[in-house]
Amino acid sequence: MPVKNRANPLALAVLVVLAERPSHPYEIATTLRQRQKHETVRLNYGSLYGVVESLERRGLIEAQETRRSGRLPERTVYRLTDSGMIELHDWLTDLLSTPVKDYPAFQAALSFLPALPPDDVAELLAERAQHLEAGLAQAAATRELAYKAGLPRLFWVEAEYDIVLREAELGYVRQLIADIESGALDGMQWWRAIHDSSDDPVVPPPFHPHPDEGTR
Amino acid sequence: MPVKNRANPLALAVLVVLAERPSHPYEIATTLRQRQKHETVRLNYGSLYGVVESLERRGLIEAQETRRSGRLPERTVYRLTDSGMIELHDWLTDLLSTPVKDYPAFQAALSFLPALPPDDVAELLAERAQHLEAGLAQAAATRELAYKAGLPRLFWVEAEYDIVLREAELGYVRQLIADIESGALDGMQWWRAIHDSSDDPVVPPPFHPHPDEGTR
DNA sequence: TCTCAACTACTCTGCCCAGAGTATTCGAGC
DNA sequence: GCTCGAATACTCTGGGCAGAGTAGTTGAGA
Repeated sequence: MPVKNRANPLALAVLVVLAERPSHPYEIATTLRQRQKHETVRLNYGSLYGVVESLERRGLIEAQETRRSGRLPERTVYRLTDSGMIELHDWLTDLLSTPVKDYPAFQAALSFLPALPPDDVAELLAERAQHLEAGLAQAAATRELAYKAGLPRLFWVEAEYDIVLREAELGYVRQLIADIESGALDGMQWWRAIHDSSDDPVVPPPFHPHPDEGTR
Repeated sequence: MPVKNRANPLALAVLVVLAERPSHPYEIATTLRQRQKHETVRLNYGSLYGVVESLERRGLIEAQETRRSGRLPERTVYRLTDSGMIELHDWLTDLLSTPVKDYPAFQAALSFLPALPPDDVAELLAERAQHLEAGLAQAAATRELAYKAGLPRLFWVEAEYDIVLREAELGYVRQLIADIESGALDGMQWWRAIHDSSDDPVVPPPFHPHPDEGTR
C-alpha cells in the first residue's frame, strides 16, 4: 500500500477546502478556482480525481455520501478525517517554516547561457524584461481592483509575494543585460571567442584566480 | 508516436552537454554534476535514461556507437543531430525571452495561510527567515570560494539569481511577520476570530470596499 | 591478498498526472 | 419548442519520472 508523499500541493488544497466543509471533487475544483487558487497550485481534473483517491487511500479523507441527481454521474461527497486534519496542519507548518529547493525554469536557462552567443542573449533578456514589466503592471492593476473591492489583504499575500519575486527578477535581468552589453561580465572574452570562431575548438574556460584580496 | 514536449529541463541539459561533445548517458550525468547543474535541474538516473530515449525518438540525438569494456553494461554514446541543435537553440531562446508560470511551494503555502492561526504563522515565518538567512550566508561563502578559485562570473549567474530571489523572499517574509505581529494586516480580526471560537461557525470573510481614493 | 567501500553504468517498477474525451442537464435566444 | 453553447461531473489513457535495485570493477588499506 504505497503512501503518496507531500509531492503535490493540489492535495494540500483539497485538504484545506475539505477542512472548511465536505464537498465532492468537482465542487472542490470550483471553490479553488473561485478563490484564484489555480494561480498558486496546478489544478486540472485529471490530477484532481487521482489526488482525491490517493488521499482516501491514505485515510486523510473519507466518503460521506454518494448522491445522484438525474442521470448525471454520481457525486461522492468527501469529508476530512481526524488524521487528515493533522496532516493538513503538519504539512502547512512544514511548508511555511522550511524553505525547499524549487527549480525555476529561468534559473535552468541562466545556467546554460554560454550555449547562445552573448549578443543574442542580451536581446532575449531585454525581451524578457519587457514581458516582466507588462506582467507587473497587470498584477498591480489586479491588486488595485482587489483593494477597491474590499478583499482583505490577508487573501492576496500570495499575489504580493509573486510581485516581489518578479520585481527582484526584473532587477537582476536588467543588471545582467547591462553587464553583458558593457562587457563587464567576467568570462565575456571566452564567451565571444567560442561563438566567433566558425569551427568549434573546445577551449577550456579561462581561470583568473584571485587568491586573497578581501571581499569583492 | 507521442512527442514529448519541453516539459523537462533535464532534456535541455542533455542537449547542451551533447552540443559540446558526444557522450554516453552516465557521462552526461557526471558532467552535469561536475558543473553543479544539479542545482538548477532535477537530475537522477531514472529520469535521465528515459529522457535520453525520448530525445532519440524525437530525432534530436542519435546513437553514435555502442561500446563495452569488460563485462560492464554497454555504454551507448549519443551525439546531437542537426534538428537537435535547432531545438536546443529554440528552447533556450524561448526560456530566456518568455517568463513562464512557476508554482513555488511557498507561494502555495502562503495562499493557505488562514488555515493556521496567526500567532503560529508568525512563528513559523520567523523560523523560515532564519533558514533563509543561513542559506544566504552559505551561498555567499560559496560565491566567495568560486571567485577566489577564478571561476568566471559567467558560470555562476544562476547562483546569483538564486541569491537575489532568496533575498527578496526574506524581505517579504520579514515584512509579513511584522504586519501580523502588529496587527496591521487587513483581515486579521476575522483570522483571529475563526481560530479563537472553539466551534467553527463559517463566517464569511469581511469586506471593506474602498470605492475610490487614489492609489494605496 | 583479501576485503570493503566507492564508483561505473544502467534497469525496473509503479505511482503520477496532464490532456483529451464522455455523457447529461440547463438556460438563453430565435 | 429547438438548437446550441455552457456548465456539471467525471473517466480514460499513456507517457513521465522518481526511487530503489542490480551487477561488475577498481583502489586503498590491513
